[in-house]
Amino acid sequence: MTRFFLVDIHYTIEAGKAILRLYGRDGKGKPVTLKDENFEPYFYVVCDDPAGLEDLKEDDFHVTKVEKEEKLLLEKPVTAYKVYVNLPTAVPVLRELAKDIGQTLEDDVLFARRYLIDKGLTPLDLVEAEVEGDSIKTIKAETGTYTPKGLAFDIETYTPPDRKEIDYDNPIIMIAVYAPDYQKVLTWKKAKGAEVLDSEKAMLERFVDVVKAYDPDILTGYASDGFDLPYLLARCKKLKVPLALGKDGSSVITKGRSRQEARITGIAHVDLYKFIRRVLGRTMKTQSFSLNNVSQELLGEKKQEVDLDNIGSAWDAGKIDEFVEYNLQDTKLTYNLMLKVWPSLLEMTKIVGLPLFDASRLSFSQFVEWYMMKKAFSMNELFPAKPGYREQTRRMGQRAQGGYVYEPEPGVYDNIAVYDYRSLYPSIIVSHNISPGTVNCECCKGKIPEHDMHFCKKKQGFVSGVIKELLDYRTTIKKQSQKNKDVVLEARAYALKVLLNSFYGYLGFAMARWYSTQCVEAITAYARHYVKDVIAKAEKQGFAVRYGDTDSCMLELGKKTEKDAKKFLQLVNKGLADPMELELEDVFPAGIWVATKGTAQGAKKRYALLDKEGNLKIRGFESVRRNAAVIARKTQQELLMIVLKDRDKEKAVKLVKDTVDKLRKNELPIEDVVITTQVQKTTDKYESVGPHVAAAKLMENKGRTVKKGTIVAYIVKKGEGKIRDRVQLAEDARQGEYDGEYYITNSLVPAVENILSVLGVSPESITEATQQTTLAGF
DNA sequence: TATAGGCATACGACAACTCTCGC
DNA sequence: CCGAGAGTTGTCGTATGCCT
Repeated sequence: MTRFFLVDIHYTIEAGKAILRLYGRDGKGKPVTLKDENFEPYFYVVCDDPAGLEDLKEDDFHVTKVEKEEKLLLEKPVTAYKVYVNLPTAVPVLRELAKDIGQTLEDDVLFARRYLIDKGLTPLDLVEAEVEGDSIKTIKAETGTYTPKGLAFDIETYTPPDRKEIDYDNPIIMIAVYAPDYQKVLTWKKAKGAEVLDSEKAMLERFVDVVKAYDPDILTGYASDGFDLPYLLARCKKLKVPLALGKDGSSVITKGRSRQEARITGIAHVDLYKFIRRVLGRTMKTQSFSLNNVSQELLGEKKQEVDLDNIGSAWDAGKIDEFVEYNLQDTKLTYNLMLKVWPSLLEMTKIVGLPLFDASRLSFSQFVEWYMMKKAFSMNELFPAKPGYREQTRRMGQRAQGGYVYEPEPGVYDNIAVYDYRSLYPSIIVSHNISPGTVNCECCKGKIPEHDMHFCKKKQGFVSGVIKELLDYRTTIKKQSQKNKDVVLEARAYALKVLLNSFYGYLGFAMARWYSTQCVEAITAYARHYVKDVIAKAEKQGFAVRYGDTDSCMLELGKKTEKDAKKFLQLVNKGLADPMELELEDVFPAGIWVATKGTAQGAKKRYALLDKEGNLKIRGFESVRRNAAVIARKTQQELLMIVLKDRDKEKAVKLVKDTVDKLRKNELPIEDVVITTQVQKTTDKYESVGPHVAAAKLMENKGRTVKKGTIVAYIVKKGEGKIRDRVQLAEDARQGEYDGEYYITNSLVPAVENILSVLGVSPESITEATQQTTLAGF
């Protein structure tokens, strides 16, 4: 009996047979490599008459056996034929032939993943196998905790002083690896603190040896999918060095062009940039996901500044000591980031049941889908097929109504009680049993709000059942972690939250297997119903409703107390079915809502609240948008503070007047007038060329690459005509070059006028008044 | 190889309109 | 008086980035 922690899995074809290889480590830290030759590839065919299935063949591919099974498809019983084939690569070929006989299903599940699902194995968890030599006879999942061996790495490349482009013709000049007990910097020119090799080629060979010597389970880099590993691979190819990091001696394999991935057999390669950006990005403050910014936010550590632009000339001059230090520092930060996100990454991997390599690269929809597939297998549900192109297009044409937003009345109000439904969409799904298979059942009757449909009340649905289990589990975890604070439990609760919050979007996602417009429409219809219900109840109780969006409701307490606010909470909750629950987030001493530009109507999704500690919670305003001019953001934020906290109209007016004045006199530094915008496509794809596109083109003219996601920073110069003809890159802008009047009328005034008008101050009085002062000075 | 829809805002593209000027 | 061209105004579409 062998017990080990599973790190990676992968298959090869040997002598016409598929062999799975499992890579891991036993409790003593010894590497384990086992093979399983007894797992056969298969797919399903749903049909009335299975005749001909056994005879399917093409070239070397053939069917080995066919078994009849009673399964469920979208929660309805069906007879399915399990068609075993001789090779994993036979599946896509023979399924095409099988389409003449019936509907094929589960014909697109990668072989190694199929193995994990069918055996119920969870990577990074304990596995118990009965073996003969290195061959697995039986295998099953156990539970245990293991901390894998991680190694961080980072490369530095030669860049000529005049160019910044990635060019594989330039050599790699330095490679660093870091683990707390293993640190090395390799280079091929004399340098302090580094291991100096004879040539780039020797350094690359040494790098492979260095990694192999440490024998990590995880190799991690920052943006290593798109940069470090493809670069290493390109240089190795050129210098004829095998980049054989794989545990089976295989080379690193890169896949994809726009979204590159680099895989190493037997070792989980984790690109932390990808994981952090995708999973934690939403909740992070930073605008840019550079290693420096991310470390700053997550670790509170900043790396030492080094002028990377000069790395080329420093290398030519042989003065690279500081780059050695920098290189190692980068790997150390990467390693520490890995430690920081490890609990979340581990929990996500365990929940979804995919190898770490895949789990660390999951999109939200994949997270849901793979979890559903794991659950479907255990509940005898067939995986619905992925939609074809036509079906996807049809789905994209469908549009479901979303959440309800209450139109606020512009004004400043005191004592705002903020309520929201806890996990509204998931709890609606559970309390109303919303699932693709429970829609309009024969056994029940009824009608949901706004739609002529109903959901079964007797039989537990598949999707609603899965979510119910997750919600219950999350509640248990939360209770446990309240008792004693634990990083693991917190990470698990977070992973569950991410998963739960993704289900609704997944059900409406055109490429989803478990797509259902009916479910999406029902969920949002119920949500609108419940929010409007709170609003109606609040009004009936004599509260002034100030705002509400999707799952929230904000009430002005007026003469009522916090005690009344809590009583109201109980009143609403009394009428709610489990697990639905309204929560009172907090009572805020003050709040402001404004009108939309040029109208008297209240603006939705733009408001600010002052909490009891005196902090602002700003939503939607320019202050929280990166594509507004810095000065407009700063001034607006200060203004909101003055309005809500100081309650000083004079001070508010003075702030804006002074700022207008400074802009007119060109007194503000360049960084205050910078506008940053992210380009969403390459510059040639724009139909309409706005200022940020013009700025992006300026970058391209300087030889810089602009791709989807590039952030451009620019200012607007003085002059006539279109704004786009007056942009200048922030980095090239000179003091005195910006157009103060532009910023006053297009940035500052729009950002403050609707706040000022709540106080009864017209924007004209602000700009005119300063004009008078300048005239007086004149 | 985008989880969803709702919303505000800025600016360009384009058409319609006004104004000016020369004949 | 008319017609050309410049300039202005208004509407619509594109684009970004936020909120829940």
